[in-house]
Amino acid sequence: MAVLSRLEWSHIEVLLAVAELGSLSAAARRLGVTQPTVGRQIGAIEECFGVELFTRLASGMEPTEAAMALLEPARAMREAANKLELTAAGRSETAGGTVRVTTSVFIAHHVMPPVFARLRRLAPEISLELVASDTTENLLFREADIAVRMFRPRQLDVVTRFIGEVELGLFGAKDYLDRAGRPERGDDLLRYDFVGYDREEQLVQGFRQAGFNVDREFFTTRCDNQATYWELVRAGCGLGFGQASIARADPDLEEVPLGFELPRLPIWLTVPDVIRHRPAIRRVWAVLEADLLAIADGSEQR
Amino acid sequence: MAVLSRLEWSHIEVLLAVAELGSLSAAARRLGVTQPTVGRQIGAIEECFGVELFTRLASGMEPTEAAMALLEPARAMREAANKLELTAAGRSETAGGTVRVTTSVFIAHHVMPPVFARLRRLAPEISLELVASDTTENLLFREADIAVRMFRPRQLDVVTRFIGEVELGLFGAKDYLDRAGRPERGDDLLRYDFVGYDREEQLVQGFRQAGFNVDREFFTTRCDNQATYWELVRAGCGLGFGQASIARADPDLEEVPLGFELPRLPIWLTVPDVIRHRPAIRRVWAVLEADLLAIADGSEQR
DNA sequence: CGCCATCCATAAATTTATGCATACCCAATC
DNA sequence: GATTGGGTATGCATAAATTTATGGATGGCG
Repeated sequence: MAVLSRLEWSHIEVLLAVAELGSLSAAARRLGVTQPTVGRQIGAIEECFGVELFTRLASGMEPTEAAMALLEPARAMREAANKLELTAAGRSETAGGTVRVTTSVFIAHHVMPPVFARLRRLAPEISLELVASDTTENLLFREADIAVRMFRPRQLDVVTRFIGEVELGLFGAKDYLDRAGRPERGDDLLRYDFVGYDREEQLVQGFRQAGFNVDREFFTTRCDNQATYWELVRAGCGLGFGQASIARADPDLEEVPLGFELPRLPIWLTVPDVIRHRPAIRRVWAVLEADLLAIADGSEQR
Repeated sequence: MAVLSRLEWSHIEVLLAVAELGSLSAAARRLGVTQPTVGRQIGAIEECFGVELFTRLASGMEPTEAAMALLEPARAMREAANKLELTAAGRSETAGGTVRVTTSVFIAHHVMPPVFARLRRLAPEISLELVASDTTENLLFREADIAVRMFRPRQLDVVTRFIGEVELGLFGAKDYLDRAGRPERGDDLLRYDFVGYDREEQLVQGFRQAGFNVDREFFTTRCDNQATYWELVRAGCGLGFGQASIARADPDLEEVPLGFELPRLPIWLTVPDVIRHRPAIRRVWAVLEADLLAIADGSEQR
């Protein structure tokens, strides 16, 4: 027996995401679920209303007129939901202490520095420690309190929260590209200079997985400080990898089309079950959550 | 592993219901789910926010200060959701035809007449037929298009929608009670005159189940028209049963405490799967839904 | 003071929804 | 015209939620 259930409020959030992003897959990424799930939920809404809300195109989902009419109240709902969430967050008590955050080396370099800067400003009473490590066991051994991971931890006794995904890209200074020339189709990217990391192996491994046999020395300029790394790229020392959303907004930089696909980085926050209620932990968690949400793709919602 | 998931919008609806009705059970009745479900969802919200939202009393759930602070944005969400639902409903095409609605005899007498009146006014292009019958198979044999039932149908190939519950009560005119005297504790209610139905047996059976051995003649005044029935009660012909929410608002009437509990009437809308997309059906369904929602308990939401 | 109704919390059983893998479609590109 | 990359739809095993069925606790009422 089919049940034509009352429209669930959660479904409206899904409707919004699909309408705004134009595809089930993109909406699924924003919401941290899979594409079939989003598809089925959209189907349920159309079923419930008896109206076609999207026309299925090869390029994605195009909202019909009916769907457009629903957008305004849906956005009003989101606004109210945000307000509610903020109100709730404001009710949690605050207190000092030290919070240790662990992330992969890559995330520590590429994502965390500006986040930590804002965290210092927003919660000066809390001391921070950043543990850059690719070991995943830190939380269990209590070497850190909160982990930012690029996968969903499967351990017991931890609490996780999906944040979103960060899109990476390859960028170079306009200056440099003027000198070295823009890449032609089929061109060999290896002829360019690359800015790399000194101690970190991830970039090297990434290149090797893509079929380019390079070693650490391949990167003609190396630096372990992310802020400096980025300045080296902007100064024209060579091509470098960074967050696409940030780099694209930089007028001095130009995106370089890659021959292969860079993985998107999903972000998961994790905290051990037993300590997550401590006020300082809650506070850091809340700020991390907000900042990372703003960084992750699909954050145009606010 | 525990997942501290993003707050789901549906949960806010639950929060609202519990805060407004003051108990898990009442909220569950309004939402058409069971009490443990509501309890767990409230738990999940508190978990997510890290704040106690309700103090558990024996008499129910009392909202804490934190919960009160969330009420205003939550109501804003509900308002937006209502607007969205109305917008969506307005998008369905309209067309004439005849729609047959079947209900139990009891519902046909007690609930439907004013609903049908409004339905006539709102959709004059649709002819209506009311089939009062306690047989549950009408839909299968296609004797009717839409059924209003006091239970959730379990057949295949039909679509159902929970509406809410109607509370019944025993009432008498102030006039009449002045004459006959108010009942004392332990008093025998049978000494009063009762207004009953002529052809309907449900009231008789109800009395028998409550331990009073009465027959049809016990009802000193009888009438098969619900509107007239009610006027007879208001005129002081005796005590009569009716919708509590309506009767309590009537200054001429007084509620008479009963020695036993009257069952609440849950309301389910049902339509066969294959015809529910026909415009006239959709239209009648939408009006029935709106009207019955307004009648059912817990409708103070609008 | 015991009875009874109402309420919440908890434990098994079942329904429901989700994720994964895969097939398929279309457009752009070489 | 094959290939690649992005999208959507579907079948099935699994995980998650709900229902159902209990028990315990409290307050009203005779």
